[in-house]
This record gives sequence, structure tokens and C-alpha cells, in this order.
Amino acid sequence: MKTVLMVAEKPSLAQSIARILSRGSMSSRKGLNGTCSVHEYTGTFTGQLVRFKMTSVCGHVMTLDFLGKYNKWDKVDPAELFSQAPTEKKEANPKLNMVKFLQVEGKGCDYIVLWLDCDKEGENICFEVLDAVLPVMNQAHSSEKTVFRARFSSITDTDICTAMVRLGEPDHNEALSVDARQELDLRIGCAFTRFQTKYFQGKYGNLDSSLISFGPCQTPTLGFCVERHDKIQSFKPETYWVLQAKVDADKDRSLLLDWDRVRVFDREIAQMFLNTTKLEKEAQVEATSRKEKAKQRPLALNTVEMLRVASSSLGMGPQHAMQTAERLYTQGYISYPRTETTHYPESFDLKGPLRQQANHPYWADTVKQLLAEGINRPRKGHDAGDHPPITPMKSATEAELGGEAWRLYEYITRHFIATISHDCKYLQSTISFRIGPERFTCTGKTVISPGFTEIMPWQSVPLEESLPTCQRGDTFAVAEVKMLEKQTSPPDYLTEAELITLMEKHGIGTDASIPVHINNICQRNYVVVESGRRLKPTNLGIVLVHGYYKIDAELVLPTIRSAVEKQLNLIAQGKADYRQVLGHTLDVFKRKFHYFVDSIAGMDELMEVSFSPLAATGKPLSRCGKCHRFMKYIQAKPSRLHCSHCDETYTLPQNGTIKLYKELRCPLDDFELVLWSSGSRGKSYPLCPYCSNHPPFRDMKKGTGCNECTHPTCQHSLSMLGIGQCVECESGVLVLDPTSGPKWRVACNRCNVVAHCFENAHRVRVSADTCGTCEAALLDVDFNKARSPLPGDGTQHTGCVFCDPIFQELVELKHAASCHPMHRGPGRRQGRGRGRGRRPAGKPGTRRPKDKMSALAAYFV
DNA sequence: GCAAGGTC
Repeated sequence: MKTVLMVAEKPSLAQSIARILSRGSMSSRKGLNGTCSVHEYTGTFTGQLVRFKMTSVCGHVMTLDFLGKYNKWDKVDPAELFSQAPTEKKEANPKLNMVKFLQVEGKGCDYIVLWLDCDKEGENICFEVLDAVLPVMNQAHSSEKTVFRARFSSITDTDICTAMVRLGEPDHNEALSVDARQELDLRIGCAFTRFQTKYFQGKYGNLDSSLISFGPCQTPTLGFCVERHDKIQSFKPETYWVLQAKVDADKDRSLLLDWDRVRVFDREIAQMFLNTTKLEKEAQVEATSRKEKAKQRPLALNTVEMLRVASSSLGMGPQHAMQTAERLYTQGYISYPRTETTHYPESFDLKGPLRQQANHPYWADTVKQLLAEGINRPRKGHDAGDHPPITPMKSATEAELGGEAWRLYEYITRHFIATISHDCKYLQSTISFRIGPERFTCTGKTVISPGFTEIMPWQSVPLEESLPTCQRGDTFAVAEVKMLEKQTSPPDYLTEAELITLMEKHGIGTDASIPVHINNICQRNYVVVESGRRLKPTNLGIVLVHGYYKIDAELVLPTIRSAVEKQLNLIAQGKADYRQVLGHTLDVFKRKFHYFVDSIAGMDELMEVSFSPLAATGKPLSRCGKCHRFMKYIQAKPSRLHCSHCDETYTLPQNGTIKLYKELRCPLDDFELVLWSSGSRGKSYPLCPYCSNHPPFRDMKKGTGCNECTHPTCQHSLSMLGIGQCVECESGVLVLDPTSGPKWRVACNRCNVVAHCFENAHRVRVSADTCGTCEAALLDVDFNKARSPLPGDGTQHTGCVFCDPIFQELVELKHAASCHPMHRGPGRRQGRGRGRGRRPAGKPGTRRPKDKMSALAAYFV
């Protein structure tokens, strides 16, 4: 029996499609990466009985990057990134092992049907899948077709079954347009980012961003925020005047009337109107009207609308809202949360999900009533052909979900119920008055039936007092006419919700990437989120955008993306050659880049105003080994030392504190050592600023401290303070922290393992001898006389921390506090058993070399 | 260390 391999874009879709096509009779198993599943069943294909294997990828299989050597920032001129630097496709997520997985499942298959999302990205993934899988599939007989593309516009039985009988071919041109987009984004983004970052970081000490990035989506996103900032800055308040009239409605009630002229900007004219109306004792009714109006029920929920409401009403940022929605989705509470569609498919079961909510403590009454009286037809929305709108999939309580997840779920559910509720109907009554020559109006709203606003109370028509019944010709006594002086006020900073709307309108990013771009400009410190989730640009953000405006406004205008996309569409439609479009567009941006580099002084003038030069920043900390003058410690990201005399900058490890280390010097370069530490329970180690930036030995990496230095005789090096291989990670070595006393610690120089050794020792040294059992270096410890744990009156003991019975009792293994939970190994272990899971120390630098001089010769570059 | 696009 022949086998047909079928591939969808994500695991959830593979499952739904397989369920539809197999009519529920499939067998499922997990794939080798643990994320993708394989669903198998038998059926007919091109007239023969076959075995179907339906599986999926996880988005893109591959990602584009430069060849390794072009990722060295100090060695590559960013201008080279436009053409010379070659790119390669790498596996997008090596952990998923997607190519291997596809090949295992595709081996020996005879046909392949591609069920990737029906957009350009999906078409591109088709070819990524084919590249992986075609080489291992059975060779086709000369003329037989083996590759098929299923095109569907929704995940419904009819659509999927129709797609299966009308299989086509993958569209190479659409895929190529994505290849072009990837290459353009990569080359342009990286070139500008690297240039800006290096240029400004080399000049200023308080930029407060470790990266000055540029991108065709993030830069216009920032542009929107700064545009609003500029409007606020240039706003000049104007004074205007308003007439306000009050008439007596009943005995004890008066009506406030709005002036039909709304406002005037000339005080004298306003005064004139006031004078003419003030004399009048009566207001005459000129007309009355009563209109029934409706407030429409909402459209079905898509991603960007969910993000807007999450930000404006729930106070949740888009990134966070998306993460929360994803969790609700994977736990089965809501449907797939990434969709542009606001229209329920015709076959969508609206009553099923509604029934599930019929006993919910918060909205049972509304739901029961809807079920009894019949639901309303949802409004016709937009069908993007991707996924159905976001809806609840099962009932959940506040206690079950808790906190933020609950609030988002509650909103999604209320929104869903609202879409199948009735519109809110209300009566709008208007009375038009004349007081002397001037006209005034009074309006009131009364709710006829609340409809969907019952489930979305925040949308309800505000309660207003009903207007008195009257008719043309009636008169009311004027209680008061007064003139109010007011001022026009500037707009406020852009809210996240407004920004999302702007991005959507200009086609910046997609439903899935909009939160990422907004997050980017926050993390890079271009904007800060203020109260009400308003985005206020920082000095850095403002200077960048103003600088682009000055040099080349196209770099920041939202059209930068759409202009390129127009070109890409020509590729997709087969109207233009991929190479030509790519070459031409790169050429345009290469020129823009060179012009930008030549004109950078224009942006620099703005930088100068807001930021201080390196030499004027920071506090003197440690001495330079070259000129022996003090270098300044610049704490702002990225933290570094700067020698203004030598005009050199030395980067330091981030996320920790830096102190001078007892004025001790590195024997190799005479730089004063500094001590890096990460919080009270964390780790610390000495570090030579010069070695850390220019590793002296071949096996040392950039950015490391003395605890990774293989200098054979320096008292701070790994060779002198190393004890033995780490108990958890592959490559690390446990090194004595010489500054940790009186609570002595040994810490791994790679991972976050920390062992607390001796509490009451006043001196701990690493001995030249090693343990006979495990080869770890012995520790030579002098305990405090009064609190020595040693038997008798002993204060001195030498032994192996792992094997010595006295020391074993004193060692406690921990993980450094400040490390990310992602990188934590297995849970905390107490008191090490003899040799448990530990390999003997045998790596270079771990043990004390026997012949120091030969080792020295081997290590020096 | 960099982009933007998929998805987990």
C-alpha cells in the first residue's frame, strides 16, 4: 500500500484536518520532537487504497542568517551586509529537530500533500518542507505527480474535503517573494542596526540601551509614537468661549443646554452673543425629535481587537496578552488565538459553546435567556481565510484560571456571547431651543432594550435623565445663561490600542508580530509604558526618529514597508523576476545606507544635546594597564570601562555589579582587576577588563572572568582556584570564590551551580594536591577556633569537598539566585554523596598542571 | 548582540 504524507503548519491544524478527513477514525502518536503528532488512517487517493500520514511543522522550518564569520561585529563593515556577505538557511528551532523529524516520517512515502496555511508564508514553508522531505521519499515514476498543495479557506468539513479533491501545486513565486522579504529584512535591518549601535555606543556613555536597532517594522512603530510626541510638543493651547444655558424643566429640575455654535474663539463676539441672550427670560421650543437608535453588537473577535481591548480595558500589554491567550488555547479554554477573521464560518456551531456557558456563575441568566429565545445572527465580518474568530471552548471559573488568565477568558467569553446577542436599542430625544437669536439643543438617551450591553456592561448607553415631554411652541423659563472660558488641550500620548490600530492600518507587522514590535521598542528603551498604557518616547527614541527625518525620512515613514511589499507582490504574481527585484531593492537601500552613514553627523548633533560623551560619563574605578590612569565605569547598558586617555572601551559582563578588586593587577597586562557579582546569594568572580575583551589564551572566550582563565600561575586563575568538574553541566568547572568568606562558596564557571562550603573558616586555599578518589583539588581550610566543626581542638583540615567525610557534611549545593529559571538544572540537592554522578576532573585547566612551564607554553597564543 | 515571520 502506498503512503501519502500530509503536512500542516501547526500541530493543532494537523489534528483537526486529520479528524475531518478520516471521519474521526485515525490513530495518533507523538513525533520524535515531542511537539508534533502524526495521525494515521487509510483511505483512497487518486483511485487507490493508501495509508495517510498527517503531521505538521511548527511554523517556519528554516531561518535566514549570515554565514558565521559575518556575524563578527568588529570584523565586518556593515556595508558588506548588503551584497558581499553570503547568507544561509539554518534550522529555525534546532531543539525541534524539524528536518530530521520530517525525514523520518517522510521516508518511503510516495506522495506528499501540503496543508500549510494559505498565505505567502505558508507557501514558503511548503518549499522548506519539500527541501527536507523529497530526497527521502520514494522516487516517482517518470510522469506521475507526487507533490500536491491543498488550498482551503477555513477549517470546516466542507472546505477541507473540497480542498482534498481539488489538489493543486505549491506556488513557487509566492514562496520566492517570502525568500526575498527575508533577505531584505535581514540585510537592511542588520546593516543599519550594527552601524548605529557601534557609532553611537562608541561615542556616548549614557544611551541606556544595549542596542540601537533599526527595522522596517519597529522603526515606523516608534515613528508613530514620536509623531504624537511632536504634536504634543508643538501644541499651542487656544482660548475659546462657550455659552451655556440652563432652563427650568420642572419644579426642582433644570436642563443644561448645548450651544449650537459650540464655541467661538473671539472673546468679544462671545460676549456679544451672551449680551443678546442674557436679556431673554424664556426659551422657546423650536422642534422636538425622538429617534430609535441602535448600538451594534460587536463583530466576532480577532487577534488585534483582543489585543486592543486587553491593553485599553484590562491593562495587559500585547505581548503578555498574547502569551496568556496562548496558554488558554493550549489548555483548551479558547480557540486558536491568532486570526484576522471576524466572521464565523457558515457551519460554525454557535450554540454548542453557548450551551457550555449556561451554568456559569457570572452569566448563566443571560445565556439561558439567549438559548430560550434564540440567538441572534452574528454580524457579517471579514473572512481572512485563516482561522475562525476567537471563542471560548469550555466553561471556566475565576478560581480555576486565576488572575490575568481569567480576566482575558472572561472578556473573550463575554465578547462571544455579545456577538450572538441583540443590538442595544435606545431612544434618542432632542429638543431644539431658541433663546433670543441663539439656538441651543438638549439631547437625552433612554434604553429600550439593552441587548448585548447586558453581557458587556462597559459598553452600555450611559444612564441619562429623560427629557421633559414638550412640543414646538412650548416655552421654558431661562434659569441662567453664562459664558465659559476654556482652552483647547493637546492630545495625550499614544495608547497601545491606538498604536495597534495605526500599525494594522498601515500594514506594519501581522497579528502575530505586532506585539513583538511594540515589545521591541519598549525593551530597547525607545519608549516607556506610562499609566493608561500610553507610550511615551524616551530621549533616545525621539532623537532617533528626528534624526531619520533629518537624513532620510523614508527610513521611518510607514510607507517603507508597503513600498517594499509592492515590489514583493510582483514576485508573488510572477510579474517580476525574484533576483532582479531583490537586487534592485538592495541597491536602493545600500545607497540609502551610504547616504545615512555620510550624514550621520546630522543625527549626532541631536544625540549630543541629550547624551554625554563617553569621556564625561561614569565614575573612575580601576586603572588602565597601558597608561595607568583611572578608567571610568559606565553603568548604563551596556556597562563598560572607558579609558579616555587611550580612547579604549572594555565591555563588562552585564546584569551584575562591578567593584574594584583590592587594586590587584593582571600579571599579563597590568590592568587592575575588578570584581563582578550578581546579588547577595549569587556568584562573584574577579575579572581583568583587558583579558575579558581580548582573551589571552586560545581556550578562553570573550567576556569571561579569571575563573575561566587558564593562566597557569596567576593566583586568581582557574588553574589556581579550580577544584573539579561541575556536578551538573558538561563543560563547567567548580572554582573557589576567593572573596566569598566567611561563608565560603565554590561556583561553576559556566552554569549557575553554587556550593556553599564552610561557614566559619577564616582562610580557604586550593591545595596543590588532588583527591585520590576523584582527582578534584583538595581544599586547605583554617577554621575559626571557637566554632570549628573539626573534632577536638583542631582548626586546620585539608581534604576533598566531595569525598572527605568531614567536608561532605558541610557542603550544600545551590543554584545562583539571579539566574533565569529556564536555565536551572534539576532541583536543589542537599549534601553530596560520594562521587555521585560526578566525572573525574580531567579537563585542561581543571587540575593543576604538573609541569607548569610546558603547560604555559601550550596555552599562550 | 542585529530583522521579521512563522509557532510552542
